[in-house]
Amino acid sequence: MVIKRRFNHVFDFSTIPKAPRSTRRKLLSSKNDGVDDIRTTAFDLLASLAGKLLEESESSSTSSTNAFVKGKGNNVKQEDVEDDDVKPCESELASKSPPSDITSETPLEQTRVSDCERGLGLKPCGNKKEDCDDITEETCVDIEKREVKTPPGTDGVLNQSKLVCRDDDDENYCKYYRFSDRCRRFNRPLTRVGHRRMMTKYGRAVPRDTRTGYYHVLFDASFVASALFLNSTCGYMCLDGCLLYRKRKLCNGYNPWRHETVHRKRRLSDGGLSSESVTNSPQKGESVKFSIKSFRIPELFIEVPDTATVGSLKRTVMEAVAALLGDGIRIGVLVQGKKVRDDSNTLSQTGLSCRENLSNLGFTLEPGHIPLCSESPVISTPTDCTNLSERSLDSRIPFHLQDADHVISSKNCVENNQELVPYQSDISADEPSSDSRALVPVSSLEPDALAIVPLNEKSKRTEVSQRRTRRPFSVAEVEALVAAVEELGTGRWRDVKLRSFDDASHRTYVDLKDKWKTLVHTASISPQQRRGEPVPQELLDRVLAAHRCWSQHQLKQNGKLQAAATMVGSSM
DNA sequence: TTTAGGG
DNA sequence: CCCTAAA
Repeated sequence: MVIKRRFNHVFDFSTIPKAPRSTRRKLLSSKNDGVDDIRTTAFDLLASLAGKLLEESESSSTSSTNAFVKGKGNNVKQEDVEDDDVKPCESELASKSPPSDITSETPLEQTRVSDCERGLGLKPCGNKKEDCDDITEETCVDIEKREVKTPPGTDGVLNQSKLVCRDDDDENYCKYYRFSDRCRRFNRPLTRVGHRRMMTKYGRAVPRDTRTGYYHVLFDASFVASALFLNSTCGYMCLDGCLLYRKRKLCNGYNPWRHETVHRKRRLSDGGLSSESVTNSPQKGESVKFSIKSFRIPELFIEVPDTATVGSLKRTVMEAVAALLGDGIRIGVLVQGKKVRDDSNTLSQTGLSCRENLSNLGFTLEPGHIPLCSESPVISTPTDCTNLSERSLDSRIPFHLQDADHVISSKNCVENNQELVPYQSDISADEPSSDSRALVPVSSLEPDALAIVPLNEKSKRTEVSQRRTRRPFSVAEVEALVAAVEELGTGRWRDVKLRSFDDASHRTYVDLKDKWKTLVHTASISPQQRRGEPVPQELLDRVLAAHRCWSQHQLKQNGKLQAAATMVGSSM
């Protein structure tokens, strides 16, 4: 499938694999009692989340104190401390470690397995890496049902829980799941629980990050978007919570368009938000008038830590949506189902005029940040265009237009009261499509005639380069960091991460290193100069002590090396 | 991929 | 927090 492959390359989708479509379907269609229960509860959860999202009040003050609840225990295994040379500075540092080889993990694992098998009848995956790499939802939905805990005083911290929402063919369901780390790739003895992440995604797949070996848990971003945008419109645009189905196979006489029609009609009758109408009123003169009442965002990949507050989730989704609509998306134009690739032609030359049936007109949503390969009247080859697109797409874009085959079709809006229909299907997916060059930037269209996606300044302003939201370290985190550094030293940030921040997916080892850097700085300045949440002096003292200790340690190491080198040099 | 260090 | 050279 050309588009998918293209984006696989561009966005490195290898880290977010999807199960084969066939296996996805199997899972989704497996309806036993357990699943039904889950769905029921899940929908409630989704609804409650939506309610939270809709709350105007935002108290984003929740700290991430819980981020390392599990990692707090010093259950590092002793063999991970490598040798005498890297022992902690016992002379200076009091030992604060409980027995070191406690693995609190075992009971959890058992719980997970049993839940998995009993509740869902699903097989857990093995521990081997190759198992993990091929995990599908079917074979490794190795999950632990878990209560949603919202600590009092917070605005819904999604702590250590995973929200799974799907917009299935038949119903919405979601559920907080907790995914086991059984498939983690780490083979170090001290690793326990992987990065806890919550992945919001539009769509149904539950991909797994092969890099970390962790599950990314999904919920329907369009739902969130719909919650956020529920009562707001942006020009003609509004978002709804329905799912666009796409990439239906055309083989076996399967007609994706028809299916889409039926499906969406049912959805609309279910009371889903929908477009009401799209006007299509050809009149005298040369103007082409139409409106697009609504469309759906094709796909959003948003990663937020599970310690994020609902408020921050809200902002994140908002920013991603704004960025998507502002800069991250471009519009393709279809006439009679064919992409129009020459931007220089007038609409009437293209066959669009008041006299023509505008049902021929359609639009596609395509990833933005693509050089305007069709800007030149010279027709470029499909390969050229594709390559250009690949080169220029920013892999850091936090959302992914996985499939650029979503179409805003005025035809369907008019005739079927639908605003979106699938355009491209798997039938052409395996070969580079000649249509791939038909990337038509909206800016090059007649601005007056086709101002279909009003962009507000906010959207434009939103940078696509998503700097991570600042997350000040809590005192508890500092405590954990200090303890880890005391034990492991200042040069083993990965181990520090694994030891004490394994659960805090938003804390990378670089973050920890940076925090240590600032801690050392903070400790060495006067209290009056310090800012932010005050760190207890006791901790700062430990920071300085550990810093001195390990610096000295490093000096000794270097001295030894020097001496050894000298010895070798002089003996030759 | 991890470390180290500047921005 | 970001970026990136270097390992």
